[in-house]
Amino acid sequence: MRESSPSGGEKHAQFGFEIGTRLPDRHGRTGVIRTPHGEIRTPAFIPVGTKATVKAVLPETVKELGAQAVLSNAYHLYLQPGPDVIDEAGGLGAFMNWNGPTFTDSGGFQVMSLGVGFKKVLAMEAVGVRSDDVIAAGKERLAMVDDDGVTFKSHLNGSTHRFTPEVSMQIQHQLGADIIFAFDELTTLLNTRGYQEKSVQRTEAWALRCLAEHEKLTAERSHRPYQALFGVVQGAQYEDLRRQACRGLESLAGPSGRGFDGYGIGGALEKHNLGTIVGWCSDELAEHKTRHMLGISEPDDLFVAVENGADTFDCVNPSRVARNAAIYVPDGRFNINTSRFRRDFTPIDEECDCYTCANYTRAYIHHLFKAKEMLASTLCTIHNERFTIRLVDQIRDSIEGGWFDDLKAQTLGRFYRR
RNA sequence: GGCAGAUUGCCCGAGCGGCCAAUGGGAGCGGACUGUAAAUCCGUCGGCGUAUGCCUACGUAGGUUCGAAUCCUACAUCUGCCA
Repeated sequence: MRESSPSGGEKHAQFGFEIGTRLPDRHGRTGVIRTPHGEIRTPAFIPVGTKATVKAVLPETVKELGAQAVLSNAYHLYLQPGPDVIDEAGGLGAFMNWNGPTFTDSGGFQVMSLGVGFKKVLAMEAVGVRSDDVIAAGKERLAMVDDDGVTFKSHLNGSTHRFTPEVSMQIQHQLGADIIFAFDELTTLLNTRGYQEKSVQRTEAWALRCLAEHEKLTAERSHRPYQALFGVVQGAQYEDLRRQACRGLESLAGPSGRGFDGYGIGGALEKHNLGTIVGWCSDELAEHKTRHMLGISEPDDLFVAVENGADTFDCVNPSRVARNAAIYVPDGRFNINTSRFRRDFTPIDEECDCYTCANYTRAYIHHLFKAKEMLASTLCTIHNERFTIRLVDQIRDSIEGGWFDDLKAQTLGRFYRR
């Protein structure tokens, strides 16, 4: 994995995307993303390692799970340990002992979750989660957005910081992930149409600044492997805004004329809109550029996103939920900490090929949760991540093999049957 | 043997005349979690086919009072200190 040090102008050769098999009559496709640290066969699920670790599991384990890349977070690593430390370590991958491809998110999500946690709560209510519960948690507003950037307080110690598109690029260049995201503003379902319009414009303006800063940094740091920059599509649930956001990003070429290397699709959306929204984006975005759908992992969402043109996904859900005893199996989801598993000496999932299912019983894992043993988190994270990665791998195979629709009907019919 | 203090729901532990079926924790039981402020959060938590209702409950048995987990007496058990 040793890279040569090509001059700035040739560096993009280190990144590319090739389309493989297409899904008939739809945007879905298989492909290969080439990065300086290896290839990613798509569709692919990318586990999240926010703070340079996929919580509870070793990097070697993440590899064994079939993960082709991991995604970390610029906001968290900026606060701790600081991008300079990671730069000095030789970049994110070297720092965390992950020798495959890496992504970093820009910190845009945190602008929303720290800044308008309250509105997020209301948005959750719109989706059926009771707001009282979360409001009671008493989240404070820690971030304020303006046209130039965002000022926020560290959730760790309250110190004040400021992110602008340029700062986010600088941090992400120091972190050194293979794929980095433009700094965007993520709205919620509760924002007004007017605010969404303004936000899309703001995100586009920021995207242009990201592109310029990125190209500057790429030239300055020519000794480093090439980092691909993905623009992020916002626009919430509105078709015109989504399409406009896509066209806007497509039109941005930056000083070199190269434009973005790929795209992220993010923002506020409801489950039932997901496929439609990804479809709009795929209509508008250049076909030969890869599309990453941010923050999904539920089986139905994965099928719908792939079928509508998304190539990669990341999500905290499989690991977060695993730490709280929720388990994914082909027949649905369940909490293994409930008493009915106390004497269940079968594996979590007979059909799963993961280390946990090969070696442990439900009763044992149930016991680990009851005893608050950290091995519980490890074993369940292994299983849930493997479940999700394997599902997306199967989706990829099914596109290549021409049986995507069968797999979808069969998998979802079984998972959501009740 | 004497003196002092304790005894509360599965456990720990508040309450010290009415607003007490009894604050808090924990355990138990159930649920949630989608670009991670998350090994977190929420609900429930004596019984009664669910009620502005009844029953059983604050060591045991009596008593005072309109009214007691809260006051008095005896007993039981435990803990200190003195012999």
